[in-house]
Amino acid sequence: MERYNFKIVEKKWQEFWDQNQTFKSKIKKDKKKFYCLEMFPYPSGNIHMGHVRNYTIGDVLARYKIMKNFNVLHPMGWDSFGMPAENAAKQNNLDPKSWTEKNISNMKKQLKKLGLSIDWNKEISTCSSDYYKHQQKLFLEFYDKGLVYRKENYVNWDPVDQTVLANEQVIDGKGWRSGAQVERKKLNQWFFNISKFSEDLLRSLDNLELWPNKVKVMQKNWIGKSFGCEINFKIKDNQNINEIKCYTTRPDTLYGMSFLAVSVDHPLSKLYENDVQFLKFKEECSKTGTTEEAIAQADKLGFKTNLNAINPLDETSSVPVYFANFVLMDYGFGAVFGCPAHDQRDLDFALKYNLPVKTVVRPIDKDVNFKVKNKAYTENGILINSQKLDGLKVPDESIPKTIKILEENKFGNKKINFRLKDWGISRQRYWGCPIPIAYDENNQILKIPEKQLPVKLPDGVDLNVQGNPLDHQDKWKNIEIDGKKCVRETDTLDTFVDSSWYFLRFCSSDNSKVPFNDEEIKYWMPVDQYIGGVEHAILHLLYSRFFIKAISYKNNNFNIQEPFDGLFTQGMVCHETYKDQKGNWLHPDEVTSDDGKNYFKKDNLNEKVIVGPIESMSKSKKNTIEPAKIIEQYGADSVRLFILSDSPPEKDVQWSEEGMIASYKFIQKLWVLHKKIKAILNNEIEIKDKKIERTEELNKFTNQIIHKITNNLEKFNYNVIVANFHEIYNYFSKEINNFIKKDALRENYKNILFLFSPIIPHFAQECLSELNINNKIIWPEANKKYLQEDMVEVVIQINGKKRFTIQSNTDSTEKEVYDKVVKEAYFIKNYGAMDIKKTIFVRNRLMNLIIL
RNA sequence: GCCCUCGUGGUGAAAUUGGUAGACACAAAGGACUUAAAAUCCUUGCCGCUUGCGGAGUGCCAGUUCGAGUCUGGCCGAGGGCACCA
Repeated sequence: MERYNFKIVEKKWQEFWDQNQTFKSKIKKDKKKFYCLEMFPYPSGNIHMGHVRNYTIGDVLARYKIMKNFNVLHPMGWDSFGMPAENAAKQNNLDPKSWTEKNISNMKKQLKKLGLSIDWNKEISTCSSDYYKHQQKLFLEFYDKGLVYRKENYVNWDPVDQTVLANEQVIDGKGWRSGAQVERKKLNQWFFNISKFSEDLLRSLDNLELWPNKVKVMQKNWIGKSFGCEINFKIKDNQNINEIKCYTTRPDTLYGMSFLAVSVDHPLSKLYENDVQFLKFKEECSKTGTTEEAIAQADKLGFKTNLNAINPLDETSSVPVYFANFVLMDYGFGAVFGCPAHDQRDLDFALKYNLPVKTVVRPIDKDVNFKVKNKAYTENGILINSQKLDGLKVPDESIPKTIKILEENKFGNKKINFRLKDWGISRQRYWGCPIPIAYDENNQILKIPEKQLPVKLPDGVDLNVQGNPLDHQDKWKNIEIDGKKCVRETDTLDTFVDSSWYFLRFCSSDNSKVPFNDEEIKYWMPVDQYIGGVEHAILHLLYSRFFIKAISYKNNNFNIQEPFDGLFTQGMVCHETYKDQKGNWLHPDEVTSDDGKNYFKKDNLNEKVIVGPIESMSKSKKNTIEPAKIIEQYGADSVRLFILSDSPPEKDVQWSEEGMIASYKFIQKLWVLHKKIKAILNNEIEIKDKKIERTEELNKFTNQIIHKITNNLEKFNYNVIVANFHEIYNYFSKEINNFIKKDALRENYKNILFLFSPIIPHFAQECLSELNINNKIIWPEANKKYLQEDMVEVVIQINGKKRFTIQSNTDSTEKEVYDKVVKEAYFIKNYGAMDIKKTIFVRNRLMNLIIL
């Protein structure tokens, strides 16, 4: 028998879909729409297994929805601006544009081989001026609405390369290329006013019912809404400074205050800018790192000033003022009061500098002599040692009451604070979207006028220069606006800006005049299902949400609340790691094993290979498998089947060669089965040992499996669907000789092939065409008649333990089951003489008999 | 340090959401076919005794319940997030 030749079949159907424009999308008002979107890839050169997984998951869904008669939009594009292109270009002395374009064409070819149901007419690339010209318009629109501004901000500055570094480019405080000690430097940067929408972004998370809770929690924490108050602390006897403003969520612990701490970047630091000791301290602080984790773990350091702050609730007492490394300037007011007994950081600090620890909250079950020693008490309780506040319940009574007192005495105000900071969008790099701004001779900001748009990136730029290459493009930089000499902004936009609205662009990708057309947006948006890696849980998703809010702001034509109705975050693809005896990473192709336990180097069979942990595939660990090769070897359907089979899509999956081969073999087995069914249907073979007519059972099996697979599709249980496919194979190959009525076999098998279609589309389509079933493939609906069995197995428990099962008519009553049970030989033998105290009956499921 | 998630056979995992734990596969062992191998198919799967049956059993310890992988509390372990890499 001929083997299944995936190479011919897959090519054939891919060409067929292409030529027939099978997946071309257009607005059809009479049909329900479904916008299925996977996160678009960065064109790094080749697709990797993560892409295969991501796009297979999306494709299964898109194909299913097409079969369910939805009007599906399933587009693809390229997130093609960014640092890797610039780095690759620098290293190999070529230009980012051609590097990127070459990668795109290569990856597009590879993606097409997966047989995805993508409408390639919608393809976009963010580095094309056809795309970013619209982005510049959006930027100016935001600017007009007051959502864009410029301010000074700290950056990681590499003094040797004269360039700004991303956090990941800073390794142990040094630049990744130059190795120079990185400095903190203040630079004028552009910002999107995302914090204006903090409340909105937080509140509308609650409406995103089809988002994983994990992602919503991360976003909630990121936005970080806190309820507290601002407090003005008077400074004792000082002519330079009268007061310091602090933000706190725990004003009720004021009586426990023993110091006041401010950030080294606080305006107060101006008073100490000539103090050598202070400058040394500031230098020390800059080494701590600014992440929350670093601050929480770091040693608490302080620099004592000669200032003293007065406690507003008790003006007879005052506490010393410190500069401290754990206070950040960009949160609150860059100043906090320290209450060591009830905040761990403050306690660490107080113990180090011998400051008093005054307990002001006691647990409910402890008395007023409760004292905090080495562990701060941050739970609920009762206020103590707080004069008139004593006895208040913490926090429900204590906080509002304290705020009220502070407000009445004009020492402070209730205040809601957000952790969310504005989004810095300036990047001092070449390969990004130019910011459509210029500065006149007085350094005044000018928008690039409409007729001078778009601002295109200059070609042929020398990247091997210090700092931002665009700074060196004098011809490009110096322009005239309305006859005035101006200089262009040379910063380009963060690539997160590019990906914050591409899903809108897909709706109108052929419209060169506007970024998107209201009518098309109205029809297609929001994205019904967005699929991608959980690594984008915060930034990309939050920024995209912000864009929707910002576009809607002061715009009545745009009425969308959220960009992504449903979100699915898939897990990573992992593989074992290998190292040689010297500790160098080895690629799976470089190692071999006979028993799957002991591995050796292929080029030196005497050298044992050290098998490391299973980790997500990465180039640096060399544990990658090239999808292009694997598809060439086993075919797209096999790869799609495997990548879905082993783990639920939201969890990490381990790549295994055995698993891949098993999927390949399974498709071959399905083909053998298919050939047999085809021969039966065409009367080409005579069934020898006809046994029992099983048509009703076949109908029942098919309809039940339709029901199961449909449910599993709806719930993203794609790994279970693969198991269901195996059930189908096992059932058919066992019973095939008993299906005597050919019409019924044909009808059931047709439906089975439809079920295969979203996951192994080439195979399914080939089989259908072999049976001359060329009409539209539609998702089969299970006939309810077959979903219920006539007989069910009922579990009989004695004292909660399973003892035996009985067959019973579906929906039998408790009495019917009971009567059957007491007639069972097993029951009579073992329990017949005992008293039944109680029976618990669950219809069609079990009966539990309680015997004492 | 703070927040979140997850712990089921040798392995990846199922389990109608409180009702037969281990579907479906991978690996392994034994067997069948074969001169032999490959391929294919069948059986086994933790502990006891002879088929059959019984027992333990979903990280650990308690609890709720007729009944817990599923719910509650505590502990142990693993992973992820905590500001400009996409």
